[in-house]
Amino acid sequence: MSRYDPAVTEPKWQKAWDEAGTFRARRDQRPKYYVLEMFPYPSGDVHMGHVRNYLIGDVIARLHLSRGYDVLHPMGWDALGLPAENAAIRDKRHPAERTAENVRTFKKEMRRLGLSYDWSREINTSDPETYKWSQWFFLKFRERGLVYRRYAQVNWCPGCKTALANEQVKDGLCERSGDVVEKRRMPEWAFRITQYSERLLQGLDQLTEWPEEVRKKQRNWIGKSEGAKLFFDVVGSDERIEIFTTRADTVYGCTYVVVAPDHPILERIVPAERRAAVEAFAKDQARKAAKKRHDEELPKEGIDTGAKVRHPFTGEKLPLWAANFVVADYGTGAVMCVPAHDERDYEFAQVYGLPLRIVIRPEEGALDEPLQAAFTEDGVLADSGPYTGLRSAEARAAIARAAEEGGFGGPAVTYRQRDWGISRQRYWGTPIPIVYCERCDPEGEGISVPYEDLPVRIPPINVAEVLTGTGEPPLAKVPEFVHTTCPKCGGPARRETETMDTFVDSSWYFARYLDPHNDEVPFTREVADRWLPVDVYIGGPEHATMHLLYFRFWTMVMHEMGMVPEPEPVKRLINQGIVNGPDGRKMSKRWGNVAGATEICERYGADAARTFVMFAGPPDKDIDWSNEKVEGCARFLQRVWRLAWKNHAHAGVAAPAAFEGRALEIRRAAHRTLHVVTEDYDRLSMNTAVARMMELVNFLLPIEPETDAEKAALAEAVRLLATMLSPVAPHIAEEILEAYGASRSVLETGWPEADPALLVEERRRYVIQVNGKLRGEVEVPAEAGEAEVRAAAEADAKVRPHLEGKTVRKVIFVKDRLMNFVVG
RNA sequence: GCCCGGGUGACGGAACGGUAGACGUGGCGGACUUAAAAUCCGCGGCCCGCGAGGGCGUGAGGGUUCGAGUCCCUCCCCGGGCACCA
Repeated sequence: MSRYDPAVTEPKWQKAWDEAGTFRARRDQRPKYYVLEMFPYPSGDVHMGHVRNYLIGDVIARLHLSRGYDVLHPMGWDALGLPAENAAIRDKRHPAERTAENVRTFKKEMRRLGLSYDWSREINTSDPETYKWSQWFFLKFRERGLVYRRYAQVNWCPGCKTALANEQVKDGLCERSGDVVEKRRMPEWAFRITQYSERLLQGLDQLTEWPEEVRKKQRNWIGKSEGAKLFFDVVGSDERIEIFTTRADTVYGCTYVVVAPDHPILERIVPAERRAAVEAFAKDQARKAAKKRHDEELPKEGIDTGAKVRHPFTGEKLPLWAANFVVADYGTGAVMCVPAHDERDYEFAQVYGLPLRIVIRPEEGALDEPLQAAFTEDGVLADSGPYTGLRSAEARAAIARAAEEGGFGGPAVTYRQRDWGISRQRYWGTPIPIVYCERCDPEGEGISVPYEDLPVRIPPINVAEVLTGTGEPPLAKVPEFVHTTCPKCGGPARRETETMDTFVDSSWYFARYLDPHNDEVPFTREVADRWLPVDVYIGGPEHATMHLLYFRFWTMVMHEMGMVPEPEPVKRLINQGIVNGPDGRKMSKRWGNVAGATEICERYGADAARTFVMFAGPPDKDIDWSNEKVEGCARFLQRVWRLAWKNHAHAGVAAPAAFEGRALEIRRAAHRTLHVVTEDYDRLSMNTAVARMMELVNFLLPIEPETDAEKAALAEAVRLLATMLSPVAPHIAEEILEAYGASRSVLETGWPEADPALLVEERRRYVIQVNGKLRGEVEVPAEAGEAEVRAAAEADAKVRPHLEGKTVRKVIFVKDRLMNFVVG
């Protein structure tokens, strides 16, 4: 077979691996290695943009298998969720049907690409035996006080009469109906992830093998802010308003206080004659906030509530305003305003004619008065009672301390991160395992479904009737689902009709792979101890904050529950770049620039496609798909094949006692390549690893061996080449090794070590510079020292002219690299 | 506005502070062929020079260094994230 035909060879090895169970994780004596890729939502078509993720994981998994690890490399399906439900609404097919179909397609393509999954561990989040455990966790979390019911702002589409996820809102409009989305306060279930904000933040310091970018994004998202809280008593009431500030040093400059328009305290403290106006203002602001585009900043508007508050330090009466620039769910929903030293407060004070008081002055120089803008920098306090003269930093500490001693505040920390709302008015999700019974639970807090009654199954439905995309939550339209009996009194009760955010399922799925068929517990502690944490996790950077934070949170809770050995789920994280179409735009049907996996594998072979994806660039950078370049990779593989083919007859030639001359050079080249390729793989530089292998092929291919030593050296080189190529292009590698007499898969024979004796050079090239400019090159014995290199350099015909007539002031000698003459 | 990335030949990309452009794609020239495909050989940053050679060159400008694509400062452009966050 002088030409390699992937269409024959690739299926042959895929079948062989399957039959031998090569990818089964075994739990034997070998050290463990858990490779995980973020599991997909199985969509209808599989294109090369989807699969880069899996290919990177596959190269890592195969490399570790070859190196003698017990590798766990599972795959599953994030099958619940919006895309499936929207598709179902569109074409009136049950999402389960479509999902099953898509899973079959995905598996077929993954197999065709030669991905090394242990399919005996496959999981699917739409399987009741899997989502049962999401419900189990929900109840466990509830027992731990981590689940609560709250009223929160949700995106509400008035046309569809349903809440929408943020992803469904495009530029303030409903993705489906085009209606203007409103913010509406609705009850929902939420997880107290903010109880873990500090731990999530602290934990990042230990995640040294995560991309710095992701850690920064998470830090940013958590948004820890240190400052002080201060209480402002409401005049003529025993209520008080708590504010949060990072600039307690400016407190003497506070001339008014502002609360969010919908701050609950307003109901209790606004004087009767102002109440109507303040309520109207709040309504108007809610409407405007709902309409505004996400990135738009509204003009500052406010209203004097008529209530007064007392300055905690001066006792002065200050006006209390409500205004749109204060957000209800950050900090305390109330701020002290210091127009002289805060840009927002300044702007607002200008609009409404509120007074301004300077209490911070720069350490050097003076302020332009009257102020044209807020002076927001730190400085020295002025007109600030006992704190006058202190620097900002000292004053912040002193004022917070004083507030604490006086019982009207103290140091405080606030986080930007919010609790995690998980309620979705959707059908195709994990039902929240709660029932409502008017007799046992008159407050409507919800009664947990007993563990033995799990799973609460997603009921079968008539798709056309229930999944209309409008009206009540779909499950509310299924009477057999809604009507149930109360677990406490046995009387009639109603089920919760909301389902969970799918991020719940993806927060713990990685642990279910360890024990996918267990029906007693989600997984045992024993398997968790064996496999966790995940050694390497590969996925897109778009999950840096959402999924990866939920996932860490969940693991911390599981750790506290004693289920897993460590509080962090993943040691090493890799963010893979996007695969764009040939036009540089993200691969998508919309642009008509997709490279279908089926088509590509049929045209070029899986190995060529895999090689291209690895060779096109480092894993974390975006790449552009190019059929021409895939062809280039196919050509390279043909060259590898030709090299193997022409030297095939030498596979059995016995190695002589010693190699010299060209035979030695062949061995040196092969072992040197093995050495650097191994290093490249270790630092995930697959693109340069492939380049090194191309160089080796370019060197070996023209050689026509004459002696037995050369023949044996070439045969060895081919074997080594096939082995190092095997993580990237496994099919052709196996085929070559088999032809060269291997009786077992390369995945079982172990990773070769480069012979150190062959890595040592006899002669060494030195670059010679004069004043930092390249002037020549000399070759000396490898052990030569500075004196010998200098002698050779000074004797060099190209270097000499640059030294003549000059004084050598200094000579820089870098062993094995260069010599630089500094002359004047 | 704030926080991350990133700017290197026609293109994708290489380069522990030490020969800039490895490897590949495309291009050009040639060999083989009746022809094409496949394959093989050669050329390939810019400027000057017949040549040997010399000068310039990693977004712009400055700095540190014997030596800077790489480190530091200022700025420009592109991509991404967050955003009335007190």
